[in-house]
Amino acid sequence: MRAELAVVEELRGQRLEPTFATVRPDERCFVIDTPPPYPSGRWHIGAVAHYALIDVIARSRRMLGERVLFPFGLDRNGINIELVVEKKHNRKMDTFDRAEFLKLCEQEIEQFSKDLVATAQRVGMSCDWDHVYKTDAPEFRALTQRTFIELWHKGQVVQELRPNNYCPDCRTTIADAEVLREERPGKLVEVRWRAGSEELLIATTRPELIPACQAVLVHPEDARYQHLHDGKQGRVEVALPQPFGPRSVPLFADPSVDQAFGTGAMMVCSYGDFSDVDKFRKFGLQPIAALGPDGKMTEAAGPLHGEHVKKARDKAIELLQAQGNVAAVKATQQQVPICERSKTPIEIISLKEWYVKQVEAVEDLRRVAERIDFHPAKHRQILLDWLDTITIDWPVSRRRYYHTEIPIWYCKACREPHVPKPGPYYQPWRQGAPTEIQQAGCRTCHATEFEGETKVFDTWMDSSGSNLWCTRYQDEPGFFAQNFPCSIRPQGRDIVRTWLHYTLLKSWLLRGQPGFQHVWITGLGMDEKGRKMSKSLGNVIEPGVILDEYGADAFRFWAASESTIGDDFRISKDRIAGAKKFLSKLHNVARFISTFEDEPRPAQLDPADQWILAELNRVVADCVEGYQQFDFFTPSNSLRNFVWNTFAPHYVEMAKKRAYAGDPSARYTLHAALRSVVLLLAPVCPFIAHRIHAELSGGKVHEARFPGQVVGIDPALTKATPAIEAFNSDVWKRKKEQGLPLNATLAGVSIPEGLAPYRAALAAMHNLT
RNA sequence: GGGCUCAUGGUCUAGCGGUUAUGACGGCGCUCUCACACAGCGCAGAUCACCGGUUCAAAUCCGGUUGAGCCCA
Repeated sequence: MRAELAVVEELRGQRLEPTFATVRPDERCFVIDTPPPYPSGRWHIGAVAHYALIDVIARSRRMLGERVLFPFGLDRNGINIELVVEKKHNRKMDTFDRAEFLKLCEQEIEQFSKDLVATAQRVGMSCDWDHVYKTDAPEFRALTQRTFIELWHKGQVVQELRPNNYCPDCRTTIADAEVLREERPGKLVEVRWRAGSEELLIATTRPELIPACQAVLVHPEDARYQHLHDGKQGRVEVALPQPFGPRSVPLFADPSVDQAFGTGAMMVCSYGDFSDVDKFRKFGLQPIAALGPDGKMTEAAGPLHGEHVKKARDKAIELLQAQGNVAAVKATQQQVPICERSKTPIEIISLKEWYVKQVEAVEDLRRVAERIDFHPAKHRQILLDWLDTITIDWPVSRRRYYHTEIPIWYCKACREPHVPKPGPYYQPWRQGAPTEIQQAGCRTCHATEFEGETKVFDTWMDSSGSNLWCTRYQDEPGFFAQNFPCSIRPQGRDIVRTWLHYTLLKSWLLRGQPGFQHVWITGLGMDEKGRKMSKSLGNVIEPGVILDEYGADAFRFWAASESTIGDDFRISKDRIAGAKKFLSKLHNVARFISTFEDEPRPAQLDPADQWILAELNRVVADCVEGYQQFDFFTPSNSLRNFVWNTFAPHYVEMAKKRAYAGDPSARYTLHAALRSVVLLLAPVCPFIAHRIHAELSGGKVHEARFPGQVVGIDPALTKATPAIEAFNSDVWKRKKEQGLPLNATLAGVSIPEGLAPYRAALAAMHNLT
């Protein structure tokens, strides 16, 4: 471990070419769109494993001869850090001065960022550490704003008053992708309404929304209500229960009603859920805003006015009960949509928000998905499934602070929005309109007074520009032209519907191209019981402890060899320890071989040497093929098998005596095999590979290429391997049974005919007489 | 309710029509053999989730069942 830390230190200053500083504008590179992690407290060990594997991509690509541009970024915008600051000061965001709040967020996230970068370096990431980008930096935010401005001019941005997922706690609209569902207890209230002269019972979990009711629905075939409608239209109106009347709403028969739910009659309010939204659209109803953005009931809610939605629910029941209009209250479990961050139940509220069009692009995006190489291919399906479910455009505006500002100024006279020229970073909430807007005046009313937008972007609007940033869309058009689509997007399976989707959407809308050539999707790092590891579940293993105890190489080897790409993996100390044992083995093999001088290849190789070189050639082929496919499971397991099960126990023993005696064939072969193994292992275990390679040949392993096959070796020689291994096991077993040490002589053993070429080596190895 | 994925010794994993079913971790036993006890050898431990089908032959292909995970409604 101490040895590894020395190598970590030694390599700390090393920068692998090219970097953002040295890359030529016209140069074709392998550009990795490294996921910019969000620094928030401790880094998830599953994520650390994931980033270690991304580094294996970078290192293996270099050794395959490519120029690799390997950036690192930090995603620092967003609600998370705002919540940290709110909690620390025990004050809500909107009680702060906006500029002061931004400063507090920046200070807070800075410390998190340092810890995160330290971990990334400790685990061996060979990124361009001199040019770490931050999504909250002016340059990056300017890029986000540029993409918005360009989408604006392409007509891909719309502002609409639409019902939306809204989190009353975060005080902002959120996207579908940010909504989770949870089972929570609730109350199902049966309320007495009047349909003409008779009573109509309606069951609801949202009695506080009765003031926003605009229709009542029943199923057209429901026997209980046949007489109330003609199959479509109601014959009567339905009167709201007191104290929410006097007001009547129309009755409709609609096949979407679940007859088994409650009494089979349902009220349609603005808005209990998205099926309400559909009904309002379908029947052309006028929404009533009974619930305000502050989470409190509006004037339209009558007697509930001013109450918080949760209290209003209880009060509504009380008021209805007082009027004798509650038939029953039943406890129930319901699926509640909640905000991913605050866990507050979301509401559906109509607000004016900015949208990036995505519904129209779905078909194109489906074709884009087909043009990209997915690794593993089966995970393309996750994206296609997501595209199937898209029904609304992407709401990109948020009512928060620590985010990229939406670059818009509104005409004070007529509210016409104006966007500035792309390029600079704009903060409209504290800057006057840029001169080009001021001078031109409002395009519709020619007024010259403007007011800045106060809303900000959804953070996915920032991170979905990472592939543009990495290919230098913002500052180097030549490089961008050479390198877009970006070579590879490595990312977790859990954010296909967000990060991958939004990036592909923006790339398509802006450039009409797929955003990537390859998309490489890993599974999730689970805890030992197979549960998802997450900050909120509290089952997080500390990466620092694992790295201190087992080292980065062992951790990386474990990550590479644990499971095939795309499958979930469980974090297990025992198996990380197992990886470490393998590296110890390799270290000892290397130590042993280094006691012999390397030799040039002799004209004639001993049969035993030819045999192991044939095995080595097979390993070389498997590993290089694996690396080409972004598959690290195959190389790591192939190397472990070769070294641990064939090379060390069988070949090294067969070659030992000759090596001691100075035989150039044995010495050449031992060195050649070790050299190849170390090179092939270098992307996975950079530190031990660097050390052994430097000791053996003085070179820098990470500037080297993968080894080729040893020429002039008959691949058919590997057919002897099972027989050799079986023979050796047999002799060892015999000695054991006879109580002999392994170096004792043994008489009367016949070597099988098939192993004739190896007779001398085997006899010497076992001291057969 | 729908979609996707998965199901192999105590745990993890390989296998992708014919194997004594791979290897790792853990367990047990033996050995400090001149690179390595962070080692080596050996042993025990799996009716390859269940039920059908295809086939001379299935862990492997097909259908269904059950269970798990993820995503969506």
